[in-house]
Amino acid sequence: MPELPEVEITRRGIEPYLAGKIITGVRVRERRLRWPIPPNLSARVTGRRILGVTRRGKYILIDCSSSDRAGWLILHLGMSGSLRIMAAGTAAQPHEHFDLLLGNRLLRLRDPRRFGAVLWHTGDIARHPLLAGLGAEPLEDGFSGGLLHRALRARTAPVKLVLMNASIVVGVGNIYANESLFRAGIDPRAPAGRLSRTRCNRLVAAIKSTLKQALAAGGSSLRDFVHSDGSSGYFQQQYYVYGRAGLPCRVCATPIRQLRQGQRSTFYCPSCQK
DNA sequence: AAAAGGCCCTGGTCGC
DNA sequence: TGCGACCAGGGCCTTT
Repeated sequence: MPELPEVEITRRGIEPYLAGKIITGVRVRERRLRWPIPPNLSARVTGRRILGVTRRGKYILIDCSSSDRAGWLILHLGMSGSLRIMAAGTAAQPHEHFDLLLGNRLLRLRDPRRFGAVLWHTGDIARHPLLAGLGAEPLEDGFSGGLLHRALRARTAPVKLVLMNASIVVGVGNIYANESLFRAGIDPRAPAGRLSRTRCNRLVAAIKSTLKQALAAGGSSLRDFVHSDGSSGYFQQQYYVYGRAGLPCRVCATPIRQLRQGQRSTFYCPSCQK
């Protein structure tokens, strides 16, 4: 489950190999991802020069705009996706569904569970239906306690579920939602709209610090997360609560509890989180 | 509008 | 050792 830090690490890893390069073709081995890879993708992208690689939420955006028309390749890693740079002609392994050919190199998508996506968009990328409704970028200054407080107002759902709603803030998946709530000392079951401004400030700070720490560690929420160059830079992070049901809280030694919220596992310390 | 549940998919783990 | 059941999860979509 690549979360935002992993996606950003991936973006940084591939960008130097993509920016300025000409796309020489694509290779599709399995079209059935979250949505089918567009059948006409090759004709759309071949010959275009890549201007840069950006990110919005967990979507990786490859800018293929030409002077006369904007064009973007949209990639999403889903839960099990990873991208790697390889030499042209490298034999494909199972689950390696898509290649973006770049002359003597290629960008290869591996995604065993096929929850990822490869899409093409012409025109203003911000208007794309998948991106237009996205909420704040958690690491940007615009994501503040005040903004979160306003967004949570009138929400009766548990704060953890609302936190994972991408129309409010992007990139906070299950692991970092759990960890951030622990760091902020907030009970994941608390009704979102009841959080005080002070607690929202604390929660925003916790989200930012949790994500930044993961980013600094090289991005690492998944066992099989692979860096874009293939090195296994995976560095298992020390989680406070995620996956630690029954184990003693690292702060107060109270056993960590687990429950289900919206079909997802929640972990929290009943003593530290109120 | 918000909330709740379904669905897509495969690999890993567990009990028998 | 083999096999089925179950879980993990991002996020869009449909239903309430």
